[in-house]
Amino acid sequence: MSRATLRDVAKLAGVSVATASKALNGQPQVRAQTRERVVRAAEQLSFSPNTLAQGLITQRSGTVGLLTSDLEGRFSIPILMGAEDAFGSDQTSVFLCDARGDAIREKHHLRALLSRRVDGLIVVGARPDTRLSLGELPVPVVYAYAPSDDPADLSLVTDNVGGGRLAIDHLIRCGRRRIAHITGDPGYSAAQDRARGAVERLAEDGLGLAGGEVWFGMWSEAWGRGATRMLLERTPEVDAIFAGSDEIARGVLDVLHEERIEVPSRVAVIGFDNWSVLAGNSRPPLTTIDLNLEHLGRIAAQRLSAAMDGEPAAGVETFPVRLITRESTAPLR
Amino acid sequence: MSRATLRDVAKLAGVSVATASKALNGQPQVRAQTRERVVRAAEQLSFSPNTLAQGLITQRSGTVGLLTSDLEGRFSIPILMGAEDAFGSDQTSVFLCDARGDAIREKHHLRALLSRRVDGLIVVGARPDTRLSLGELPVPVVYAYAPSDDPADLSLVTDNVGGGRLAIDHLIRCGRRRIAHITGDPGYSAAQDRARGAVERLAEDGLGLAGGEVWFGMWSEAWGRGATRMLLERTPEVDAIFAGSDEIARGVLDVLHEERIEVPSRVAVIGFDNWSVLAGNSRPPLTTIDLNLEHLGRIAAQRLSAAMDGEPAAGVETFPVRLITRESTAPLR
DNA sequence: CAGCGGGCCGAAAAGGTTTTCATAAACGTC
DNA sequence: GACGTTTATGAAAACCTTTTCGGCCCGCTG
Repeated sequence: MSRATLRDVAKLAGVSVATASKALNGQPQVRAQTRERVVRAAEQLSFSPNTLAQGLITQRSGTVGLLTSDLEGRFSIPILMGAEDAFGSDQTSVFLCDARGDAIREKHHLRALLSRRVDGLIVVGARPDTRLSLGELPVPVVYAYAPSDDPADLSLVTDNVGGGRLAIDHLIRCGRRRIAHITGDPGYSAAQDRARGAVERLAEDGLGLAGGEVWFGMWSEAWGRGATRMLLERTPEVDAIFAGSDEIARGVLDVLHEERIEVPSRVAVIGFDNWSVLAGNSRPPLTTIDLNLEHLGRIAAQRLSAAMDGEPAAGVETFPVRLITRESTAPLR
Repeated sequence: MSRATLRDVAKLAGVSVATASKALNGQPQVRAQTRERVVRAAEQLSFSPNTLAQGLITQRSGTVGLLTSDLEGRFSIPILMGAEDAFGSDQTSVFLCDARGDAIREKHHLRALLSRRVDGLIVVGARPDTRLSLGELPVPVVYAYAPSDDPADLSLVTDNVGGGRLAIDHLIRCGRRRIAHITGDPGYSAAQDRARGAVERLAEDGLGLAGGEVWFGMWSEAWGRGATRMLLERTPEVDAIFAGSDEIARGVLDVLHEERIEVPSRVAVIGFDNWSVLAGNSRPPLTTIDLNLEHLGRIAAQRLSAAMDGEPAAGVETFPVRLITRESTAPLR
């Protein structure tokens, strides 16, 4: 397979490159018969237009950069998939860059992307906390998951407060009244926000947290186990546990199981993240909150497209999360 | 931030574009003082060369395509990271395309990538089974994880047979003699290969599988649990279980725990994949086999670079896996 | 029949860079 | 002072495509 250029096509079809171009691009000022000849020539040579050259004259490369901080983390991927999906592959291709959480590497990638004349940039953070703005750039940028610290930028984030509310709301609807909250690192805004949503929703029903306070700790199964043991000792009458992540929820379930406490009949458990390998395979399968990240990625792509078409936006947009009901929660009978 | 061209830089420095180009690219035939002037002008305008234009004349776009079949799957990501890492970001950027296992979409992406004049292609499959070759293309291709069915292509795969051997070898060294193997879907070559390696290694010590045969099933915790229950009923004297994946291993551990069978003192358990969220958080943490996928990705990038520089390769290269020792295995005392 | 408008087509410029080749200047040698 | 050499610079072509604009031919109108 070689590399045919438009010149070759034109020559084979017996026309000029100008008409060949117009014929292939569906411009009207070319006779049907001529167009036909050109199209056939193009097929015969399996011609594919050089996007670099096109980009040079149209001043649009048809590419965007996706700058992520941690690829291995599970949050970037769905966003990335949503974004990749929303840009039709024939219209726009995405450059993937993983900065590995390193500011130097990020600068590096940024330079490279601008040199490649990307039409726009999506920046997705590793955790939902505010991150430094990239500053003024010659192309539009949208921040996803982790908002920028500059309100002049456009940031798209998930509603963690709402997620906390939603979890508690569900538990209350299940008739639970003694609800505890075990969650991760208090240094994460995600942990704080979810906890705040939970407390607020409890207060609306005149309730407080079982166990007296939020159990902050780490984002791990081990912490889920440890906290649950302590909780059971201190507050054995607990009838529901809201875990700040599915990992923690797995630890919670594990200890409940070990203690022969039935889930959901005696204690209901709800997780967070809908990380399917954890939530779907647990015993029983875990009710949890889904962050809708793929949707977030799609919206990011749309907003970016709009900005590239001259309709910029700014501020922080918050997107709702949703409840995934499985078997670890059920109404008290 | 605007967009300075080389012309602007040249004008500001009071030279021609030709010398400006040479100055910035470190060509020798330019006076030090002149170079200095040009460099300063470039900085002042924060000039960044248009890679599209460069690619047009050098006939190298400095980009490669990464065509994956399932992004959400956990196997593509490490490979992708390794590859992205091996191409220095300033040299080569990678276009990410997820075909979602759909042949049509793959064709689509392929056309787009070729149109973008990528210098090469890495194709990473969703599962280690042989996949269809893309056929003859104008750029070099390397297949990673899933080998191509065409021996004229270059494929890079992990050594599943060796992985099976390694797992059993470790268990034997721990003094275990009654070893069972519970694994996933027999339709996966990965399952077959790992089982084969296991059986071979056992035979070398004159052993057979405890439980009489390989327990094929599904790649899920639930199957791990179910199979373990059946196994314990049939062969209660088992002293080690080799699970075909970490998910399965989690199910195995779960049932052993439930049955109050101590791990590793009475039964040792080894997993496969080193999926850290599962293997690292289990009780006890899981000894397992790591596929070294990031390394595979790096090698893929290297082989591709070599091919782009005119040193093509063909055939299937198999890469060793490695044992990750945690606490679910230990010598019998 | 002159003039005119419309339909098709091609020549040429543009986009930003690299590279080749010619030119100019400076220098050293006899 | 003439000539060959080296060194530094610039003009122009090339990469591939799109788009503008001018030209040609045709048929139609007056």
